[in-house]
Amino acid sequence: MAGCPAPRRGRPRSAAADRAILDATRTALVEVGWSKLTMGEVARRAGVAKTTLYRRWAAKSELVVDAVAVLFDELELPDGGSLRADVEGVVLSFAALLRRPEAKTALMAVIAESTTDEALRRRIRTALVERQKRLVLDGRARAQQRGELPGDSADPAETERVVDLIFDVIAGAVVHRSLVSDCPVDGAWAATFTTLLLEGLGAASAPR
Amino acid sequence: MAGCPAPRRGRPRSAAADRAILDATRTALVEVGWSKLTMGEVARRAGVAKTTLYRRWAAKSELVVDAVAVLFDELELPDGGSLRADVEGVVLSFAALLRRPEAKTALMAVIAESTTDEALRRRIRTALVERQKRLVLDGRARAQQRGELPGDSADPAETERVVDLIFDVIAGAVVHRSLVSDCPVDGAWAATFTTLLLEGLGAASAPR
DNA sequence: GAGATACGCTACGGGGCGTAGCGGAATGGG
DNA sequence: CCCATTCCGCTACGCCCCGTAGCGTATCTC
Repeated sequence: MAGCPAPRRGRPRSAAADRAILDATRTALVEVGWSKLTMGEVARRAGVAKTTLYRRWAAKSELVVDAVAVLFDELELPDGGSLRADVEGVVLSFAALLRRPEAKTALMAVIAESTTDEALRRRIRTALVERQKRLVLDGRARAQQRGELPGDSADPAETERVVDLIFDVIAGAVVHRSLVSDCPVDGAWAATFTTLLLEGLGAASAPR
Repeated sequence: MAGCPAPRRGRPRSAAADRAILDATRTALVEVGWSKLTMGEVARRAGVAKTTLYRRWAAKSELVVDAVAVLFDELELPDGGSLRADVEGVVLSFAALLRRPEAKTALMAVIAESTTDEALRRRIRTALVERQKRLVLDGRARAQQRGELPGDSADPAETERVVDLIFDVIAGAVVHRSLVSDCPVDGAWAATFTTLLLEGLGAASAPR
């Protein structure tokens, strides 16, 4: 990912092979799942030699992280005009992403693998977590401009804690609902969840 | 799990072997992680034949679900005297469970596998999700008795939606914070999270 | 050109998978 | 008591995947 801009001597690596491998990884992941995904099969589908894969990625999990990171970059946060609309929007678009088989399979698999792999944990943080916090920061800044949220605290660490909390609550709830509880994230759920997030449990528990 | 109480004819299965296998699965999971966990290694550690494993579990993922389900049953919800204390309590005890290597590795791995395995998805729902909703139901009932939350809606489906939402938000946020963001769930985080859950984003964003 | 690096291909030892077949052990029914 | 039934541990097997090494070739920089 962090490409070395200094062109080393010798034949450069094929960018076409990179794309073919990552594409093949995603499609293979959909068809056979994580545990039956093999490096040899990815190479066959991509039309490259197995050794070409191992020159770039040492393990299946690292390959899969890169293959799905680009999917998460497609997430956008169009201005919905209100904090409520922005939250519902990001919930629904994140849920749509998690409906793609390659995204959900890959995300959970690499997280599982990362629990016993420190290097993979770092790779996930930089390639996925830190990159997507931009969504929270954007929505928060807009809400502050509209006067829907108080301005930044004098303590920047305090601000970061709140941003991290919001990110974990939104992403965690959507993932848990979609993949663990195995229930649909639809407009009704997004609306109730947003009420809970903005106004608290009492409001969300009210009959109407 | 759903043992057939009618004793079939012939030699019964060894309960000791069952326990030895599940214990060996957990300890092996801690040491080698999910992807390198092999049926043969589990059998060797448990002191049973590999064929004995395959008579009980057709796949590694099903074995692991049963091996960790018992860990989740240990979760308790002692009465903290207030809704806030109860929420903080369940957050911290769930986080403590997820600090156990075998619990977090197993949970994420079986969820990943379940995205391409319908039968496993059902097994997770019955063995983990539905069983642990008791914690939300208990805390909610207590809060209603104390007058901290409105009583049940006339519509039972509405009540179920709210309970499911709370469960996904709490469990999802703790899992995401612990395993994806890879940050500690300590008392301070639990307190801020609980404020967000009970009073909404405005209160949690306030400088003090 | 010369050196360096990437490529595709082939081959290999190692190891896990899941199954089959064996003799023996533990149970319940006639 | 004897027999059918089922489980057990053990061994062996074919299959597939792993990750690496070696080769000749292609493509870049100096």
